[in-house]
Amino acid sequence: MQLSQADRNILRSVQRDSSLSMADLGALVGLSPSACHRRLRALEERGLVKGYRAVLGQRELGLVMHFFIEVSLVSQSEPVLEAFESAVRAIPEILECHLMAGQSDYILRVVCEDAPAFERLHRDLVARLPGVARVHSNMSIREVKPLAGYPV
Amino acid sequence: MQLSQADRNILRSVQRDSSLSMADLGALVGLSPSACHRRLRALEERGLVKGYRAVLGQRELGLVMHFFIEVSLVSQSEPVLEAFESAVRAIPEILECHLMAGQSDYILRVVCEDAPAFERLHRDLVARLPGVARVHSNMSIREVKPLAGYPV
DNA sequence: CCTGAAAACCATAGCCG
DNA sequence: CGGCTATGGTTTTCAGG
Repeated sequence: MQLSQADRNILRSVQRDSSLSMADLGALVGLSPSACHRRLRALEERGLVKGYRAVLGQRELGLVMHFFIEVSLVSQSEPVLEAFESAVRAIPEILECHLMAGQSDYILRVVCEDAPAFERLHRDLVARLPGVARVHSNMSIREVKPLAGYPV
Repeated sequence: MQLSQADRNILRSVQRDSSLSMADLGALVGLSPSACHRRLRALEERGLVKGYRAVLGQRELGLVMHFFIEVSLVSQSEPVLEAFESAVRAIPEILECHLMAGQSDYILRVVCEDAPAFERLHRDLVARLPGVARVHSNMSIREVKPLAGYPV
């Protein structure tokens, strides 16, 4: 399960921009288009490339507010966790959810249009998720470094 | 700056999978390939589509640990913030950084291979970022809902 | 704004170093 | 494994409704 330097270069490139043609990708990493293509296919099959996605403009979508919400549950029993987690997965406004070590809290990431939208989101969706004991919202003032993929 | 239902459908599709051909995309949203293509181009020009990226496998890269690190600085003066932020942007292991409201803290997201790698990352990179007063690390035990784009 | 066809381009497979 | 070549499909453009 090792990665050659060529594979690393390919991963870095497609992680930054997957719209390059094999010819351009090859020029960047110093390989022919067909060599690139073969390696990229192999990387997909090994699971190192899971898919391809368009990155949308958050501001342009009008989703200018960004929150990290810490949630504690009333209990850590399996049914409570599962009910919470499936509810979270079903809500598109919740972009992301992690179960955290420590206080057995969750962190949710949500975006919304404006303060009223956040109030609705908070009151009608997050606070009403099953098993929620406490909610603490943290607002991002500014995205200092946007998520752009893993170091490879 | 309005989005038609067709545009929304296109955005949803390419956000989920940008490797679809225009023919497949057209079949999904009920348009001809050329109509899809023109709309998608327009969405790119309006900034609603910012780019295309490959999604890499975190586990397959060996980056199995995932942290959210809260950082407080010694001061909120402009030069201190700027020094911190440029240092953050230069470190690939720091995937993401937000300036947070409230205690004027930052949140960093980092990934690494194992506990020793995290110790190095914490001690040699994060704790030595310019202007850092306090650091508090929170480990994700499990990604309950992986980030998969905005609601549109 | 859409469709449909034509042109350019590109991914992909086979074959040879 | 990498490069080259051939081919089939896809993007991209354009005329016309």
